[in-house]
Amino acid sequence: MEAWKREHETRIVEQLRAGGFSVDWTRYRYTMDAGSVRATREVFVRLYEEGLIYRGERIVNWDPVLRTAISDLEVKHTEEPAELLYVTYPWADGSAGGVVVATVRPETIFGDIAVAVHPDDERHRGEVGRSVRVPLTDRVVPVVVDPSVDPGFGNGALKLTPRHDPLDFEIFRRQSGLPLPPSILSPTGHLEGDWVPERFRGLDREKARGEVTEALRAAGHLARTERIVHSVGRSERSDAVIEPMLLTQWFVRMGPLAAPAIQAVRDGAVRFHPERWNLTFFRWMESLQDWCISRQVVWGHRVPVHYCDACHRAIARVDPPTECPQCGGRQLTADPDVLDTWFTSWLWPFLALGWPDATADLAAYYPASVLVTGRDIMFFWVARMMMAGFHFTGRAPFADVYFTGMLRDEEGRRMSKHLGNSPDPIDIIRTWGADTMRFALLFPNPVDQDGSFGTGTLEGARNFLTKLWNLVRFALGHLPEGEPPRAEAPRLTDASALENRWILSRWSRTAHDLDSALGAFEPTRAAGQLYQFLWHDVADAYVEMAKDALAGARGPAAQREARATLRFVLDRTLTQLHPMVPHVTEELWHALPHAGDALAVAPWPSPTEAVPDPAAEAEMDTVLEAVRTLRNLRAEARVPGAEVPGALVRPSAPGVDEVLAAQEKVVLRLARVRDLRRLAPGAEPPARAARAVTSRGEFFVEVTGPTAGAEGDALRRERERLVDLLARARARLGDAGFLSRAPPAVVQDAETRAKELAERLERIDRHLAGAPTEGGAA
RNA sequence: GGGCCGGUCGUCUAGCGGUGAGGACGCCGCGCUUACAACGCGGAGAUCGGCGGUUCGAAUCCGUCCCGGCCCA
Repeated sequence: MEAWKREHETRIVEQLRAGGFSVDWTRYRYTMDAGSVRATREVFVRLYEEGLIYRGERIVNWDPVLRTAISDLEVKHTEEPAELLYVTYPWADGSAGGVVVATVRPETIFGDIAVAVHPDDERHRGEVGRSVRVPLTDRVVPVVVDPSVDPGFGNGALKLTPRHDPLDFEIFRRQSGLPLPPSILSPTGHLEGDWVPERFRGLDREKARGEVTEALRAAGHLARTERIVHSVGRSERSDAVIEPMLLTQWFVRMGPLAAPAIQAVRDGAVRFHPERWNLTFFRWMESLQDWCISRQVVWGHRVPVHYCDACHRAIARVDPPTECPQCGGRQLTADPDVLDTWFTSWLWPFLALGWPDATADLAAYYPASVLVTGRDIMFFWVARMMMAGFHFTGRAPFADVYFTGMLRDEEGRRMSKHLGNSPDPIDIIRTWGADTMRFALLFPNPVDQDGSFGTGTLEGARNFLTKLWNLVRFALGHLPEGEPPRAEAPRLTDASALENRWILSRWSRTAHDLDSALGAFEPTRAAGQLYQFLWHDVADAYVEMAKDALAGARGPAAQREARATLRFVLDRTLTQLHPMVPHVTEELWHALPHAGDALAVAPWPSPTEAVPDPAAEAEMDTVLEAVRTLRNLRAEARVPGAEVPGALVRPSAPGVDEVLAAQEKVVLRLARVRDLRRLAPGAEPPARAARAVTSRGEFFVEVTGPTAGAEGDALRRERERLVDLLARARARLGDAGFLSRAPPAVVQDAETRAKELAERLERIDRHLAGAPTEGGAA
């Protein structure tokens, strides 16, 4: 057992270290170390003395393979097929017929003490109080009534086997005068005991079921059989079908412990994220069964109880007693059971900090702030940690609980040991790197949703990190060493370059959205913000636009400003990305001009370090749209890659002309056009030109070589789209209800849009009239 | 049987009352344009599961049904 522990412990610790988790290793603890032993025993003894732990005879979930009791939570229910037998229990007085009882467990008839029916069941009214003989035995048992019998199941008659079924045991307790029979099943699930006919003794459950069925059939007791599907409980650990057994075990009374935990969630003292897990939590907490904590296994904390051989008193002590406090007897016998491992785990938030001693750690770090965990252990662990926290420290052990999604493989199957489809993180890290794995876990997995995880996901994350690496490589080539490190945001003016104003504005918004996503416990959205900003805003747009300035082509002042802007943006985003991909960001940050010891301890950037600049964003939209439109025209007209055609624009919205003039060089470079001449209103465009009409103006790219003549097609497609949109917009504006009920701003928008659509359509039509038709360019 | 979640381009998904549904992967075309082919540029691709309702207006709200998944009995 120790060897097993050492091996697995090493593996898990290795996984955490390799994954780059910033864990306080100096406070590493193990559930079986000396401190844990003491705290566990302390808790047991206190709860015992408070009457919250008791030993009692209950129907428990018995695992016949592991030969131990387990808790309700460790039983997994699945739908499984079974054969439902209709067994005739003949009248004891010898009269014809009998009571037909439906069962899927004929082998347990030897433990029967009665047949029960529902009190209102007309079919069985005359049978109550009479006696029947248990088939294959000489025993005579009564027909009794109980309201919990389901009249809809089988014929509405239930065989009562109180030692081997929880419902039967409940009914038994409500009846008076029925004897408690001996157990007919051994701890390994074999038939045993005097009540079992000799020929069935020693048979295992499954085998006995078949043989008893055959015997019933042979003796004429089997009325009929039916294939059904019913719920079967299996042990989570061994997969064995659970055998309910009446046994003496230790239990924790859950009611009093649950109350403060329920209240805390209700009051918001403990918040679950996503919040809807509250429902699941409440449902479970409010229907809690007492927790069976004793296990019949060799491994675990011993139940800290001894029994006096002389007076049989139970003695619960943290330190093992040497004599009986009641009679002074010195012959003591230890309780044979050990404790459920969760009985230590639920104490973890304070046990790990030195409890029950009032340590400095406990004062400093308890309660914790956020617990991040899988929702599959909400009951096993989260709920119980809260119960223990309130009971032993008077406080909740944490304020927020973030439930992650569960991982699925690429076929959508949940990862499990059973399927063997859970990869070892170490292997993934070896192949892909820790940061790639971390980002892959974060990025594509929507909050609170189960995420698929596989090669595709990892590739996406790796590509992003490669992009980041290349981006920084570019920056390194343009940022001289010895620059002032970790600069403040550059102070820009209206005269500053558009791309600088724009990217700082975008960064500010991104930083704001990032903080809001993190505050709302939505790490996926947070990762998405940074992904979008770095790849599309910084790399695709900003860097491309700022290249001239960075290279010094716009003069030293422009170069300084561009450098300061780039450095600021990279410094802050690397800081923000650091918790997600610690290794790569730390490395890149050290390569760049920087101040401070490490990114790991750098202050978290505030969105207010830069300010949103709506004017810059609007201007940038114009520039980016112009570039996109011209690129589109190039592709549409099949302009060869190496060619740089001439282009024209006829602006049709206010400000467009000015912005395009100011950004002309950038537009020419990004769109790969030679020039961007103005076309006066009313002037005819060149006949051979690919053309597009946007809300901001008409764009033309001159076609010189042979083309496929497709340049009119896109225009025609666009026309169709606009006609459709315009029709919808006009329909809306023709609707009296819309005009009178919709907010004025919305109506205003619709009008503006309809007008703009109509104008654009008109221009398109003019072009289509004069433009080359199919093949017209030839 | 009860509860919760989800059904949006081929796939994974964003959006969760204001109307041209966003992205990623894959696909098609063009590109070794001085950070990046693990890339760049462009493109095609979705009657937002079905039906009914509320509303001037629904992928978004309500009802109902169907289909998946999870949890609990």
